[in-house]
Amino acid sequence: MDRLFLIDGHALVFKMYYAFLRRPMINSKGADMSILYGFTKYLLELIEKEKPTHLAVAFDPPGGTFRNKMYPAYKGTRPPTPQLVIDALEPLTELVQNLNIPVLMVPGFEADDVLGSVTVQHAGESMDVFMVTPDKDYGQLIGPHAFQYKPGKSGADAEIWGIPELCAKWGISKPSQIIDMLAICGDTADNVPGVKGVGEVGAAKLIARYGTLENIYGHIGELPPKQQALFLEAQPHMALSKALVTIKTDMSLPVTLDDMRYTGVFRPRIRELFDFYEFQSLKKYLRFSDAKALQDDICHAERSEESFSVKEASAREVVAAARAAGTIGLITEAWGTGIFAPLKRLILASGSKVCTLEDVSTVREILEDAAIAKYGADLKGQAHTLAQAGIRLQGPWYDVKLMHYVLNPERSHEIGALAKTYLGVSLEEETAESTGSLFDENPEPSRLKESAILVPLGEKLQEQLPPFYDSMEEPLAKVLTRMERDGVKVDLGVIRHFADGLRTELSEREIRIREMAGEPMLNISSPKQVGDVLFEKLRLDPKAKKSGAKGQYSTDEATLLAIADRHPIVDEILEFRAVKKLLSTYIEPFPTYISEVDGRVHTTFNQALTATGRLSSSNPNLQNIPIRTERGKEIRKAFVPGTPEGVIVSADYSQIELRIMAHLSGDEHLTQAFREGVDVHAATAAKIFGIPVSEVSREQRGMAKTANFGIMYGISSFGLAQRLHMPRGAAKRLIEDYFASFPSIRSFIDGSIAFAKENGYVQTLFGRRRYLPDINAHNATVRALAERNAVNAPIQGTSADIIKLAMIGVARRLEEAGLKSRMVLQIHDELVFDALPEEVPTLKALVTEVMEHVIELSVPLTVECSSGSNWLEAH
DNA sequence: TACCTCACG
DNA sequence: ACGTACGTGAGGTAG
Repeated sequence: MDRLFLIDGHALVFKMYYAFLRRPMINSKGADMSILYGFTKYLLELIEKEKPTHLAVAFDPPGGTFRNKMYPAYKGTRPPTPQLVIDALEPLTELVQNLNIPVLMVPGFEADDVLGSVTVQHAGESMDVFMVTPDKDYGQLIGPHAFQYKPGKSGADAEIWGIPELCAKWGISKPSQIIDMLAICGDTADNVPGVKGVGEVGAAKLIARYGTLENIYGHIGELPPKQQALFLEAQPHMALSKALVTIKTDMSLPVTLDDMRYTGVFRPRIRELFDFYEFQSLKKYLRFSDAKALQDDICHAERSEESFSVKEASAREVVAAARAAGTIGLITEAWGTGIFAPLKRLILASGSKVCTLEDVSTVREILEDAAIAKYGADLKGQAHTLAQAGIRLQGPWYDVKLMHYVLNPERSHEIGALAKTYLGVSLEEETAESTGSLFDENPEPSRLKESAILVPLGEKLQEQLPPFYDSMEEPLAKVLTRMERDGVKVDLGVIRHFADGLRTELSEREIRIREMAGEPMLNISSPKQVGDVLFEKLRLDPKAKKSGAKGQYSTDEATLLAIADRHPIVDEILEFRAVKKLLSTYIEPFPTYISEVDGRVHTTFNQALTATGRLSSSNPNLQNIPIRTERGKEIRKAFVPGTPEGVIVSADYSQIELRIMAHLSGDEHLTQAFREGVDVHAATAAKIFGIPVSEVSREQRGMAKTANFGIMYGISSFGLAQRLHMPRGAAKRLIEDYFASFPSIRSFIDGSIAFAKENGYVQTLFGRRRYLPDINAHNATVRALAERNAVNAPIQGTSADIIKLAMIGVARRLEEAGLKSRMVLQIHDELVFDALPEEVPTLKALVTEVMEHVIELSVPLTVECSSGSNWLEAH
């Protein structure tokens, strides 16, 4: 149900005029800000309190209205409008417009008529309309979905009147009777005549009894003689009186519903206006808007009408222009894909000058010039391609995707979208002749235009870029380039040897499972078929329910484990799946990932993807190589050093996320446990179960460990209960005990959520933001997810920040020390090195030192570093 | 393409 | 009453 709030501007202005009459607000320039401030504050508070989905403010236009034509004396007796009110109207209109709220003013009509028409035409099944006004005239507009919202006097709550409240107040049966009532009692303020001597109460009583004005005249004989005379005297002008008090509802509307949609985003100018008027205390209302503007990628700048025209020029001209500017935009195209794909063509741009080259020898110098800033999209990828032409891409990297990722990780970083949002230009258009042809030798114009916008786009993004782009992401991009290029050696022999046994095991299990199921054609990889066999044919769980859109049984591991004791087929299926997973995900695809160039595997680290700031790895994903099961671990034996004598070194942070939570929350017990170097999960258990550490059992420690993780992920008693296989009530008590033992953790969680609700985002220790637009959602499930994100993102994100800084530090130190050992993988809290044996002691010391001291927290960071002849042994 | 399942931190 | 721990990538089936 949407909620449209319509504000009677004049009524609110007068309310503020009187409210501040005795104690006006004067600003430093001596101007009276009472009405502007009061009105704006009321509006912002109304929005916060009532959460309208749609909003508009109506004012009476200057000049007369149709009622004056009908009755020249209309409002004729009204005292002159106070000067303060007159002076407030224009700036007020500007303020409201810059809050992105439409101002409704239609020449010839009063605000009542506009609001009446909007109300009647939009109130309905999916829209409740609230008319914000104290004026009783509006009663006539109240309906099943139309309400009068009467602002409370001196801070009291507003009253919301619907049909029942209205009818109860006046003793009438329907809102339209308000018109008859008003016609009778008249309106001295508006100079509407009415029946002399009959007021609100009298009029209401008569209407309650006779229904309509006309019916009163029909039964005029029943009235007391005095009243009869008054009514007869008024009779000639009663039609006029009724017309004057009738609010129009059939005007053609000046705005659409969409125009009135409230987005929560204000125009950038509103900040200037608040500064100018000195509305310091109202600025807090702008924070969420600012966050939302960023998060929605809107309102970044006034739309410049720059054309970004492109002129093809010689390479010399482009280089000269780039040297003069100190910047250059570049796009590479490669023959094929992969890290060693040769360079096909290079497009360079400076200003409007653009050139395309196949022979890059003439531009090598500028690309390798550290004084020239490089602008592009995915410069890590461009650097790989340029490296094929023997060119190192040096100088500062302004990667528009990466910059935008830093500004807002969860929105699209597509260049076309960025161009549109930040520059107001469109990349597609013109040649819609879909030049996807393989034989097309010329880059289509959009590629040229794309190259020309890189520098202006990058410069635009720089304006709001936080410092950690330069100190963290930019240098990391260069480190990752090197890691991807170096790759990691995978021994195919080890993999093949392992594969043979698994394939035999897989087919044996398949045969056994099909026999047990009595289904010779059963596809065990099909969750649908497995579900049907287990729950329909074998009826292993009569309570099992089909779930999901297509009515499938769930057959995931947790579900199967729960019924494993009922039939041996269940364990067989689980084993089959485990083996199948190893083969099809970690074994069979691997040969295709081994480069023909150097025999190594080159993953891609995606630096502009995750919501929290982590890296991800793909093609292949080397961040999810098995380790938890004995059989899975075998795969790690295939990750070996590049030379036979070499060594794999692995260094991982111990409990980094929990340490970060200790730091961020300042919890004294957790902090103390880490400082003393004790087993934190055991210490946690001791605390929540109220026993000495020495008496903590294995089970209790396990529960505490699960609880610790649960806290960091945004715990729910349901989730914890499921993981600990205990009743929800027990899980709930465990959580209560946890919070009783660690009160600072609870305030940390509450504080993170409160921060998100107020600001619209959360951030890491280094200022990396994650926007949480759903944090105030009405849907509880959606909101709860955003709340868990508010807790988890700063923890996971800070951890990601720390290891990123460590990687930069390690890479620098490797370089300075002239070591030949290489950093090859990052797995969130672990770094893996392909090392020379003689360098191992130095390397371990260097890596441990950098990782542990890259930042000083209130708790120590500790690193476990070990080595072996393959990745498994290095643990 | 959408969904399920499962590998990792 | 409902859905439920954070963040990923990839392979399989089925529509």
